[in-house]
Amino acid sequence: MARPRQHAPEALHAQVMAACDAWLRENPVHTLSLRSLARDVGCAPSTLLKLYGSFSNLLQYVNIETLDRMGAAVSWLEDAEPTPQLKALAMAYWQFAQHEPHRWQMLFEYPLADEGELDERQTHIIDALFLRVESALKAYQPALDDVAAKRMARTLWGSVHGLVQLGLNDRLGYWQGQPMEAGDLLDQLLTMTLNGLRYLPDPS
Amino acid sequence: MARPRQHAPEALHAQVMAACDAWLRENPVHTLSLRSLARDVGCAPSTLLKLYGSFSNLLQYVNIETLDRMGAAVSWLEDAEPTPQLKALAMAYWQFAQHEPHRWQMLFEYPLADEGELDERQTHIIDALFLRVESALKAYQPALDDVAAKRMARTLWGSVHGLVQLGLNDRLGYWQGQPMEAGDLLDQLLTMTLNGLRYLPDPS
DNA sequence: GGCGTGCTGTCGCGGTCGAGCCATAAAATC
DNA sequence: GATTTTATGGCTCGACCGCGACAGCACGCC
Repeated sequence: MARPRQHAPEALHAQVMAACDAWLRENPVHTLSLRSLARDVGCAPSTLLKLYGSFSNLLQYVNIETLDRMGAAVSWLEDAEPTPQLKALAMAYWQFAQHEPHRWQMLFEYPLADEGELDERQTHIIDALFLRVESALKAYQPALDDVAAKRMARTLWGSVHGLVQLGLNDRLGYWQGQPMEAGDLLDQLLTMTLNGLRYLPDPS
Repeated sequence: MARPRQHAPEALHAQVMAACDAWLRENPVHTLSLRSLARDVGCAPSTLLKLYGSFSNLLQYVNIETLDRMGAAVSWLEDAEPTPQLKALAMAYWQFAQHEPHRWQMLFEYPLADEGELDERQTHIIDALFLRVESALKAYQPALDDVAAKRMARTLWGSVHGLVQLGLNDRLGYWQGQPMEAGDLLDQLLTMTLNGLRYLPDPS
């Protein structure tokens, strides 16, 4: 067999990422296994372990890719009006979660890496997301100072996040047989928040 | 060996719940193993599998106990004023999550049971929680009709839930080295929501 | 005898460890 | 300086452990 020993590690990494991507299009995270992945890319399971340190770490790289995609899915609505921008941001978040549910769930419902570096990269990308929310908030209500905007962004985005998660898991309850639409609730949240922000900016 | 065959199943169940409880006081969910549990209660692993159907199902029973505790932690603040009642509810939620972080995370971040019945019991208990929020909302703003209150309760509690989760995982970011306090953000969310509700009830 | 209850044995899983291999760096020889 | 020999280090693998899960066997109660 022309089994190429001494792979270039990056090539293997790319293969692994591609295999994960293909799998996650159809199947949830917990069905992903190190061994099946190794079979897909044609190497021994322990090879991947050596490469990534642990299976969780491997998954964290997938998460980083997910975060990049999320950033991309959100970046094209760069320069809209402030008010719809926040709603559009929330809707883009929700649609991304709906469009790639397995990757989204993996991002937030899976044990974190044991390496600190990866966690930092994640945190950094997430901070960038928050920054967009902050700037949109300040554009909408210029009276907000930095710290208030930062807090408000966290509050708002934490809320959006909660609704998206409960919506993905169909945990928002039902009304007359119909599941509560996360999109509607998100719109309500944003409307309410923006109204409250317009007329009663909390001075704290 | 005086190994008592033919256990009473309920006794075994109680032992298992107690063992899980003891374990979860100190250790996170993913360190819980069927085999170690079986060792603790003195039976073979497969015995627990037969009893519960799957390990996930066993964990779902723990989740139900958690939900009961959460209901209890919330029930004693039955008859306060409407406004602080909602804040107190959110704070009780947050404090419960802080006080039993492993149980809380297990409740929301773990794969669900494969039996429908358990999921229904969970959904039922959660609905009861929502109902408290709804009634508090209607007490605060009597102009809300049923469906509006139901939606608002979902929106609000989904938001609270998101903040609590991000707060538990320290994912709310930092400000001048200090982590964002979920309690503060929750207070901000409630204040903002209640203000918006007081002056601008969305008629949808 | 029938039935339910509990156990043993086995599978694939994630993870660890030590051995083997090969490409290149370093050293030795001419 | 060029060529051969040796040493080093990273990549890969196979064997093994404890895990959750399943199938099949053994026993005790009615």
